[in-house]
Order: sequence, then C-alpha cells, then structure tokens
Amino acid sequence: MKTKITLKDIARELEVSISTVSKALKNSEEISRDTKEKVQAFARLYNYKPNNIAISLKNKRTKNIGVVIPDIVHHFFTTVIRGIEKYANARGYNVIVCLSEESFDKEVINMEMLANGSIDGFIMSLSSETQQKGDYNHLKEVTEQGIPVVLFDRITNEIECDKVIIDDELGAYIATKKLVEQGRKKIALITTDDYLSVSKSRTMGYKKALMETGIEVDESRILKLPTMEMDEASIKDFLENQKLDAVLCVNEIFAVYSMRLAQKNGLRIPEDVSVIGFTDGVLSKYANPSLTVVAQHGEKMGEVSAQMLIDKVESEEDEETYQTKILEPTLVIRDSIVH
Amino acid sequence: MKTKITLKDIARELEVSISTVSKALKNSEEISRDTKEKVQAFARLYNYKPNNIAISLKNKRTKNIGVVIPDIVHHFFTTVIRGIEKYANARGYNVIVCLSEESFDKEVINMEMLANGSIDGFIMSLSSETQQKGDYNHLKEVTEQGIPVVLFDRITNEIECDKVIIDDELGAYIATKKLVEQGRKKIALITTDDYLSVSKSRTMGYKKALMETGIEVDESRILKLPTMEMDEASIKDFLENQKLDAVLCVNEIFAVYSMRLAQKNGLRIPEDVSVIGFTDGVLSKYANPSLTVVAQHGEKMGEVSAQMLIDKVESEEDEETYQTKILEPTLVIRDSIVH
DNA sequence: ATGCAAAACGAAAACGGTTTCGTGTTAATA
DNA sequence: TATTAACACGAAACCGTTTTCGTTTTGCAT
Repeated sequence: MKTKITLKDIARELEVSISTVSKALKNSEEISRDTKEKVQAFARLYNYKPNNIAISLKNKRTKNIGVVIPDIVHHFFTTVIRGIEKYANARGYNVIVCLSEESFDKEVINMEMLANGSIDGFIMSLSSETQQKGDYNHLKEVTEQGIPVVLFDRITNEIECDKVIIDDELGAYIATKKLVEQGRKKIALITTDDYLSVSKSRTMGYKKALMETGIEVDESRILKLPTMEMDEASIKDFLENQKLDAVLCVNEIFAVYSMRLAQKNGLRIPEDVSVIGFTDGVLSKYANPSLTVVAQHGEKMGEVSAQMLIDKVESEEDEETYQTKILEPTLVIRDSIVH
Repeated sequence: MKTKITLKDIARELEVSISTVSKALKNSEEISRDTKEKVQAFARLYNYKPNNIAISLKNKRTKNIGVVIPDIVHHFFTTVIRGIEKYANARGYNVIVCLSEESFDKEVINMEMLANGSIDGFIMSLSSETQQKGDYNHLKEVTEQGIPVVLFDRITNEIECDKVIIDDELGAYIATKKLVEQGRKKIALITTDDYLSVSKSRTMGYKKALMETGIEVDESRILKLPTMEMDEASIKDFLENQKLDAVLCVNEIFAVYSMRLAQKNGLRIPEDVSVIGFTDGVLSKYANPSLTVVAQHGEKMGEVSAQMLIDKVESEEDEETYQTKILEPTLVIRDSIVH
C-alpha cells in the first residue's frame, strides 16, 4: 500500500524546506530554476497531489456545495441535480447531496451537518413539511452566518436569498388556456394543498385562465391532495363522480393515472378527455397515449442555481443583493390532447 | 453577520486555554465541574459547533463517501443513491455524488478529485466506456492507496474489492422461464453489447432458460444495441421484421416502447405478445398495460453497499478480504404478461 | 576587498481542532 | 512539617497546506 505523499515527505527527501517545496510546485519566482525542476520532477514521479482538506482549512473554502432536496426518486429533482452537478463540476466544485424526504427535522439536521465547514453554500428546495410549518429558522441561521443559499422550485418569501423558479402560474395558465382553446369546458385540476408553493401558483394559473375565458371556476372540479404522494383511491373517487372533458395535473403520475382511469371507463383520450401534466419525464414520453406536459426544465434550473451560488461564493464583496430568476415553462404537446 | 465561534474564541472570553475548552466540551474527567459548566454554557449560548474540516484534517477521516455513477436520471441509480444516502446518513456520513455520464475520462477525473482527502471511500458503478475499454487503472490507484471501494451493479473482476450485484443471470432466467411456461416460444431479447457486465449476464440467463426448456436459441431474435440509450429506429426495425410472441428487455424503456410498437401494429398485450422488462420504476407501474419486470432492488443495493463500505472504513485492521454480495432479483408480475 | 542589491531559501504563523505530557496547586498522609 | 498523590489546567505538537517575513547566499559594481 503506497500511502499518499505530502509536502513534508518531498522536503525531507530533497533536503529543502516545506516552504520551498510548496513554492516550487506553484512555480514561484522566488525559487531557482534548478530547485523547481527537481521538486516538480520528484512530485510528478511520486504523483503528489495536495490534500484537499488541508487546503480547505487554510482557505476556508471547500469547493463543495450542499444540495438539500426532498426526494431524489422524482424525475424533476433528478434533472435539477444533473444540471447542478454538470455546472458545478465544470467550475471545480463537488456536490454533496442530502435528502430531507419531505421531513422538516431531516432538513434541519442535514443543514446543520453541512453548515459546519463542509460546504461553501447551499442549493435547496424546501420539504413539504417545512413549507407547511412555515418555520425557516434553520435557513435564517445559515444565511446569517454568511453562507450563501439558493432556493429553487419550492421557495419561501421569508428568506432573503437568491431564488430560481419556473413561472408555475404561467405554466398552468398556458396549459389551461390550451384546453379551453380546444373547446374543453369542464376542466378538472388535480393538485395538492396550497402550502406547497408550486401548487398554489399552479392553481392560480388555472383559475386565471378559466376566468379570462369566461368559464366559471367550479371548486368541486379541483382536487387537493394532502401531498404529492400518489393516492389512487382519492383520484378515482374524484374523477368517476363527475363528467369532465379535460384534466390538468400538477405532476405526471397523477396525469398518467387519470388517463388510465378514463380509459378503463371507456373514455377515449384525447377524443373524450384531454389530459395535461407537469414535469417532462420519462413517464410522459412513454405513456399511452403520450402525455402533454408543462416542461419545467429542471436541468436548466439546476445550472442557473449552481451558477448563482458559485458566483456569490466566489465574489469578494458581500453584496446584500439577491435576485429571483424566473424560468419560462413550455408546453410539450403530445397525444393526450388533440392536435 | 454573526460569524462562527471557535475554541479559541471561547478560550479568550473565558480566560482559559484552548485545551481546557476542548476537554470541557468533551466532558473530560480532567476538567473541574465548575469549568466544564461554564464552558458548556458559553458554548451552548453562542451555538458552538466544531469545524468539520479541522476535525477531518486531524483524524484523517472526512465522514464523506464518494458515489460515482454513470447517470442519475435513471430510476435504478436513483434508488441506489437513496439507499446509500439513507444508510450513510444514519451512520453520520455525507454523500458526495459525481456523475461520469458514461465517460471514462470523467470517471477518472472525478475519482482523482475526491481521492485527495475529500472522502473516506468510494461506492461506484462503472461507466460503459470504462467497461468497454477495460481500463481500470484509476481504480487500482485508489485501492492501492488504501481507500476502500465498493463496486455495484456494473462491476469488473479485474479489481479486488467489495462488490454488490444482483444475480442478473437469474433475473433474466426466471423472466424467460416464466414466458416459456406460458407457452411462449418466439421470445426476443433486446439488450446491449456484451461489454456491459449486466447485459452479458442477462443474455446468458435468457439463453440458459431457453436451452433448458428445449427451445433453440435464435441469434436473430437478439437485438444488441450499442448503449442503454433509447434507439427507437433500431427497435422498431427489429420488432417489425419478425413474428414474436414475447419480448424480454434489459430496461423498462425498451420494454414500454416495445409494447407501444406492438399495440400500434394491432397486437394485443399480453394476449398476442408478452413483455417483460428490467427495473421496477415508475414507468413500469404506470405504463398501459402495466409492465411485468425483474426488480433490481436498487435501494437495498445502495444500503448494502454503504454498509460494506462504512464497515471497512471504520474497521481498524486492514484485512485484505473482500466479498461479493449477490442480491436476488424478483419478478414483479403485472399486466404485460398473462396471469 | 568591500558594499549592496537581488536572488534563493527557510522559519514560523495560521487555519481549528485533538491529545499527550508537563506543571502548579491543593489536600491528604506520615 | 515534610512528602506525596490527586486534581486542574496549560503548553505544545500535530494534521497538511499557504504565505509572510526574515535570513543567508550569490553576484556584481566599486
């Protein structure tokens, strides 16, 4: 087992001081040609690589960024991570992923674990429990310590920091508008309780589109599930007890399940019922029929978040100016609506 | 901005030495009741938390584990990460995720980045390019430095380390056997080139099951795609040019797409054609009809990998004994086969 | 030979902890 | 009263770097 070599080892072997070795490896002007070549050759030979931890301690910079998200087994979050990872890696950063699993406590614990020097900044999306409680002290503590935070998708106005979201209201709006344009009148919405920031916005977009086109909002056509978790019974109960000609869902699972239910009841999609979901995942693409969705561009969101975070981390002056970037959702038309 | 407090700060305020503070916080017997209470109270008041980096440098233990995988936007890898994350977190470890994106170079770079002190061990699944090249020097270097490695799913025999796989051959075997039992005779296999360790095993299981039941293996019924990437044209070309009564696919996307193709051509599933895939993801569950799959139990695999790694990291003696854990796949029966 | 500036290098502090070992004080014992 | 053990604490080394600030050496002009 050949153990890692350190500056001290090189210094001892070459009978120079540690400082000389350090400088030689950085090609410092202070060191003579001769010595530099000797040191560099030796370092290369023994494959010297500086110890990241020591450098982190010295610089107070870890080149790690902490990502705290509610769940990883969801296409949207997965694509965001990919975006973050790609961008961060290109700038020499590593990504530490922590899952809150929609739990407030885990979110707090994870942040505390990372906030003690392990990372230079956070990128996160709030757990549903956190949004429900409305308790953001763990975020406050972190920002007060000067650790930059970028919130994406599930955000809160209570914390001053950079934010990245898609225009959820607009997404629901264009989807609903599309349905109306195609002559649909009885449009249902399957969403979750309003405490989830995204659900609230989407519900608003849905209502706005209806009102604009002179269709009365019928609250009995809106199903608010307690969480994003699949609840087949509720959806079944909801859909089978009314006559509808279109369904808008806040994720793709709800949408695909709705399609299957309709089909089982002898309804044709999209002839009898149009369906639109959120999240352009693998499910939408390969569902039968393929699902029209509001694409959230998770990878882009991840990139933008990472860029904002790293820019802030590396900026010398600590400007107290924060921005919220709003990405535009787009409608991906597939076979679950007529076209 | 209230900056983090250090031992030195506490020592200065309380007019004691740094050593005393350190010991007091650890409830050392050496320190008097009085002093301990004073120090602990002060620390609590100012919310003192030791700096992880400093501790890492001292202990030469980071409590981070590096996970290097080819892709994150795949249900299987996602569930593995979740398993790793849950288990590792419970034991006080953080997870650094790096994506090789199926590229050999990225895999190497990522490992080098992490191997210089950032992590205590690796959990990884090889990129397809790495398996294709058969170049494992980056893994050798790491293990020679005494950094523990656990390989999962996409492994190699060229490296001595702990490994976790599912019995891919068995998975394909039971799936094929199931199809045969139901009277299917013309069973196609859609897989990838043999350099991918998992594909090779699955092909073997498929052939074994056929031979055991007296069905001749017809190579023209085997489609070997170059990668796991979706290639609709090839699959379409392959499926539409022969009469089949069943299809086995090495992932769920190939399988779902095969179902749609068959349906478009007027074939009923499962009456005319049975389909089985690998990976029990969201796609299988919500496809129409729902897809029978060989479940790979990714989360379990992640847990087991994390446990093996952390056990090795924390074991004092460096035993040079490695084990390979083989998890049993299970067949999840759904509507894409008769039952 | 002398003086001096430039060149080349080393000592030491710093980052924030842990830990070993030494030392001063107090109290108990002879 | 002298001796000693227990107690409470501090100094310093260490982990592996970087960096400032001397100090020594060299070369050159005088």
